Amino acid sequence: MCTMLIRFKSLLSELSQTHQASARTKQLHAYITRAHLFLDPFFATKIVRLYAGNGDLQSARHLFDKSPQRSVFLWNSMIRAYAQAHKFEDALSLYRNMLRNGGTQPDNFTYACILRAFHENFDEDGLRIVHGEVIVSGLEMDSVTCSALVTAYSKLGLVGEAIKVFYGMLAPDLVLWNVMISGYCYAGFWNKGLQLFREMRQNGEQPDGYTFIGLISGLLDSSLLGIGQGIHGMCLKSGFDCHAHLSSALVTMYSRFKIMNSAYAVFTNLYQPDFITWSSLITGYVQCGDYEKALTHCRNLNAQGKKLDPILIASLLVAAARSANILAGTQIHGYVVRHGLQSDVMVSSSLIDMYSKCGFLTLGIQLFRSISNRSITSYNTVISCYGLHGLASQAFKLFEEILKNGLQPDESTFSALLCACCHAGLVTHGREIFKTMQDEFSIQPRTEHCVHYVKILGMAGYLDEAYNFIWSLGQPVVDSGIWGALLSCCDANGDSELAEVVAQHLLGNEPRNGAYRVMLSNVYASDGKWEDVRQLRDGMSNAGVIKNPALSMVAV
DNA sequence: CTAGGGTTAG
Repeated sequence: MCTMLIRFKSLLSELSQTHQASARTKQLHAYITRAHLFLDPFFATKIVRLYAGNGDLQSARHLFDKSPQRSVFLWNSMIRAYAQAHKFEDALSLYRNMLRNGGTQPDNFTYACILRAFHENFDEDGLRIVHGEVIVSGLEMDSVTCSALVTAYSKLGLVGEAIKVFYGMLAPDLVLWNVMISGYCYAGFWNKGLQLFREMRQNGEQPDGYTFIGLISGLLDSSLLGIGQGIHGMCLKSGFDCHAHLSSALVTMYSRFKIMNSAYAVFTNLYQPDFITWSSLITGYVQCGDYEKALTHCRNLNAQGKKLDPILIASLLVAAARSANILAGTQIHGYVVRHGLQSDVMVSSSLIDMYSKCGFLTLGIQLFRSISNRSITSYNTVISCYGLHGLASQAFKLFEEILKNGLQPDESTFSALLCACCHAGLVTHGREIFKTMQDEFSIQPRTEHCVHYVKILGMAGYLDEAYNFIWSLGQPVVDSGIWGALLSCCDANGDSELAEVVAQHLLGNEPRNGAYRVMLSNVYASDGKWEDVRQLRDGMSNAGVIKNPALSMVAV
């Protein structure tokens, strides 16, 4: 037995250095079968993990099913394999089998794995049920289980539940502090995250890379630049200046704030930036509209022999689409074909979008028809392309195709459809689809849906209906984008009375938004109220409010 | 057990 173990271990270490992982896994499997080692759950677990690592779930499951003895490690490995491949139903049914079998009790790692599967599958009800099972099993005070619970609740937007779990623990460990801080920041409560960070340090706990990343990725608004810089300073003080993950988070933060000099400074500080840090920097340039720099850095990366991945390609295609640079777009398409990445949903959707935005809608549609694995995202992309080109009837045909193929429309599908109605001026269709979305698909309207809906009604002259609709939302503070949509409708319809009412709501919330003031002044002007125009414009220049000029461009 | 880049908007 001992020699077998040594032989097995040497084969295993060989395997980790080889490129033909899947062939070698089969050899190793054959070896343990010949030596009857598969009867031992230790060896079976190793092979299951190897198969899972190669993406060969069928072989993994086959071995799992044939194993006469199943340790908790073997169960966990198989459940994790399914969960990581996003086969949530298989993971869950295996977990249920485990409970039903009764032979092996789930441990804290089983729960951690299954809880993650629930939040990745957006299954709130399932999560609550498993939370109950955790309590019954007596693992609710286990730190691994608790961290998983806190993460799962926060990722689903249930911070309140996460806090309850967190404060249920008497002595949180570093991971638990980290996940609760990230949980707050992820939910938008960066302030509470910082407060907890202070509390953590008062408890004598030293922050690590995870802690800072959690804090940084919650800083979304550029008014938080000072706080971001402060945290950046703490990172440097704590000696994290060469931390790859942390640097990527910092590059992204500065890119969000549109301060590319600082982003680049963080980047150049790294001795050898890894692929994702490169990707963060390039994406940062794309989002700041500096497409030239984005492409130049991409060539630098390529010159190092690094292959571009779907996420980076999608980002570059956004650059090509926004600058209407069909040449760059087709070059990227060429790269995609050469590297066999056409079947990636993210890549194909951004290609379709790029062709459409560059004015070649038909090429985009052709591409859509040629791909074999059309997901709901592919459909959403094409619907939105049709909508932006004013072809609402085609958009609705695709919606029917979604239903016919048994796909589940999501929030973006309805957003794209409403947008199509808006561009084509289809009031009746718009009212219908807005209702269908809620009644038949139980999707609650989000801000973007309401913005489109207000525009559909308002642009067609139904200003009162749009106004009443906003009131019917019943929220104490309606998102300013929704009032903004109504204001632009007042502008288009020349209704200065309603415009004033709307402006009261808007300027109360966002007094420094120049675009809203300009819209209001346009309404006054079209009504001949030049005195009001003068007051408004003077007020703007006195307060230093600036309206950024709009910009269009086309590559020639 | 926790972490970095993100396609579909106007």
